[in-house]
Amino acid sequence: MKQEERREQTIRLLLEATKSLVREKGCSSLTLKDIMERSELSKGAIFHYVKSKDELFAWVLLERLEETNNRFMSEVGRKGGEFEGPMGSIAGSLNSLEESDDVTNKVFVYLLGKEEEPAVAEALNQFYERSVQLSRSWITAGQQRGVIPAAIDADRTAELFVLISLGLRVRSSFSIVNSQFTAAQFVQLITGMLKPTT
Amino acid sequence: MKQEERREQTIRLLLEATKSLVREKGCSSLTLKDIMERSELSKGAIFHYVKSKDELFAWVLLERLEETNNRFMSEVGRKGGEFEGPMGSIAGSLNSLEESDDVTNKVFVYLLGKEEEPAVAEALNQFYERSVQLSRSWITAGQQRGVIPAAIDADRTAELFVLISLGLRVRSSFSIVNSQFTAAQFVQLITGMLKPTT
Amino acid sequence: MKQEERREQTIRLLLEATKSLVREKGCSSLTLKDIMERSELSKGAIFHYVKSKDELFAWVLLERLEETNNRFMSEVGRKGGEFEGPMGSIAGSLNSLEESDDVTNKVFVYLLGKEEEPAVAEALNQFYERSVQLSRSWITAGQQRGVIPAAIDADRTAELFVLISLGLRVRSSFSIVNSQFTAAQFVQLITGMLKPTT
Amino acid sequence: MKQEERREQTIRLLLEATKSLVREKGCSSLTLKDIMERSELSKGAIFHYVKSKDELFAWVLLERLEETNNRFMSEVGRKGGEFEGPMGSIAGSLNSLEESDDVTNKVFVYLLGKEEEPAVAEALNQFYERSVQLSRSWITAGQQRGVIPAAIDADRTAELFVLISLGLRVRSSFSIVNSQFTAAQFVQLITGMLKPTT
DNA sequence: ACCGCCGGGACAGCCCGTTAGT
DNA sequence: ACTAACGGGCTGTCCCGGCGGT
Repeated sequence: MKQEERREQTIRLLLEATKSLVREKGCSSLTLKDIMERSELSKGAIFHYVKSKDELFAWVLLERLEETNNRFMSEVGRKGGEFEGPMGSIAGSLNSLEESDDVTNKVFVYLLGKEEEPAVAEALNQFYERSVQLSRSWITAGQQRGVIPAAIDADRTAELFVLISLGLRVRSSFSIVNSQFTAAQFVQLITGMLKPTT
Repeated sequence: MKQEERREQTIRLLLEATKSLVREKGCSSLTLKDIMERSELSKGAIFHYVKSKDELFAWVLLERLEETNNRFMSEVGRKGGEFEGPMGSIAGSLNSLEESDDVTNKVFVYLLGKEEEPAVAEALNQFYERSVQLSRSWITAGQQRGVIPAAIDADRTAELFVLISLGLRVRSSFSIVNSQFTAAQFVQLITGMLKPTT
Repeated sequence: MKQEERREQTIRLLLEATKSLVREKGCSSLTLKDIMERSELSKGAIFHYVKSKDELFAWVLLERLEETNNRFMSEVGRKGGEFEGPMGSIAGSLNSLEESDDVTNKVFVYLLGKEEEPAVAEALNQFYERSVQLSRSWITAGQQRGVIPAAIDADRTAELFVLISLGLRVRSSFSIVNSQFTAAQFVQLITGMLKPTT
Repeated sequence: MKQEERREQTIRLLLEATKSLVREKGCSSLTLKDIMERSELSKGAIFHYVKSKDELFAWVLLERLEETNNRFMSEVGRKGGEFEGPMGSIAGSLNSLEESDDVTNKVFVYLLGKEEEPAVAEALNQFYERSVQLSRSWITAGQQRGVIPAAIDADRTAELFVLISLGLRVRSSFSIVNSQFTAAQFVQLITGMLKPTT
């Protein structure tokens, strides 16, 4: 299927162009023209794949979600005693929230400002729901392995985590100089909340 | 002094028009034309007061901040034993975060998507810094009155609060159907954290 | 080939609309709206072809240059003894400089006032250079046929001609009532300079 | 008359601000806002003195004309044998046309593009007429002193001079790299034309 | 007379998305 | 699958008039 293959590649090209551009100049000042030049695709070609610029942004989000999910799956699947608990995953994931890989953050925050548009709202909701769900999976996995006390309310705790990570995402937009509350400290807090009171 | 008065009124008119329009159709689909029609001001007149549409939005944020600050000041100033602690203020403030007064939230979230623009970034930073500062004031006030244990680290806790309230703001954009973690529950959490362990 | 054809026609339409409008009301008070109405094209359509209004004006200049060049080529190509020398061409060309075909003049003078903009400067330079080059071609052609003495410095004389024709162009903007020095007299002067002293 | 004095000074301030700005960024991209900032005058103040931005530019032209005229007058007035003929004056004047003091040139060329507007046309006509008149004065002065042959037609020659100087003005806008025909050479040409055939 | 603020409306250019065509 | 023509909305800039104060 040569067709199929080329299609895949074009999509990848489009996504990479978009992401690199977002990294360089953010979302709001990013124009279709920019994307056209960077990807060397014509307007028509782009609109052949996506319905609007925002859908392109939504793609970035979805791709990231997919990726995170895969990471989780592979970690859980990896059986054996050396499973260091969900803490590690959470910590790693949260750290990435705060720093450099801000493309996802930028896109997320940009789309937030457009939740009036149904398509965007849908994408965001999906992103949120799946984030909560993923977080919950981590916790219950931890409970099953006994590293998180069963008494913890997985649902509510999962939502709290996501809520705070939303906050971190948002704060990453600011150029805060000296913040007292880093992601690392947040991990500490959570660890404290989830630690079995031996 | 007629000059001054007219100026005041025009500004107020502009602000009210903007806020009502944001309430009705959100930020991103709000055009200058809308504002012109609602406020019955010409483009020239509007640009006489603000440098851009975004600056107008920033005004809304600033106005809100001012207002919140005033509320705090008056509450603290109200001496007497019936001072019910900062809990009440926090609770009230947070509730408003989640729901009804969504104009500020909408504007905030919209501006977040434009933090590339220096002017916007400035406004947002200012908003963030003053929020943290306000939060800290509440806590230290509570500590002075003995309703919050002195052991609490005011700086970090303040930031955590703001972080979570950012999360709540953002989540308010989503049309989540059944959320397990409401602002009310958040208040409960905080109260638990801050309660003196008598 | 339908595409190509339509393109050609639209461009022609645009050019004609522009030229007729310039004739009627000059350049500086000519707005895009005027052009839109006259050509029955939308703003988007126009900007699809040109980058700015000024580029449209530059087109007019370039078109004229092309035309003049063609005229010269065809005249030179026309072999036979009846070649009346470059004098005729020069005279004809200069006469048109002064009066009727004032569209080119108007556009030229208008663009002169914008030579700060690189794009405009480029167009003007090109116009100037090619004018000199053309003028020189005329002279050397004359020298080869023996109607102009070989002693004449073609380079410098060509530039002098262009210089004076620039002056004539400019003066055509003025509504001079009784000018002593008409294009006709200028032709006389040049003829004197170039006449072989038999 | 303190009033009068202040008025004078404000006008001078305005003129200087305009000229310096023209030197820096040309005419067409020069906005009233620029002038306001540079001159530290308010819009109202400026419009109190001039009717429009173009009138301001016209002032620059007129001022220059005045100045040139004065120079001529003082030179002619300066009797004595060392009067080197009008050649020197002409040469000096023409050189200045070509080079640095391009403010007048820029303004002149800019206004040319607006000759549709009656006020501008008026100023330009005036400028042209007086230029011719001045040129004629030089020639006749030369004839009276015997350094220019009486056979020369002062009217037509004056106009030719002005015509060529218009061309030089215009060409000064171009960034011509290697021009064969400089102002210096023009002076030579003229000198040749006017030299009494001893 | 001089000056400053308020306000109006026109304009250029940008940018997204659609549609006709290859 | 891909291209190019086209439409039209929107923003911010700019020049200028007019009222009010000094």
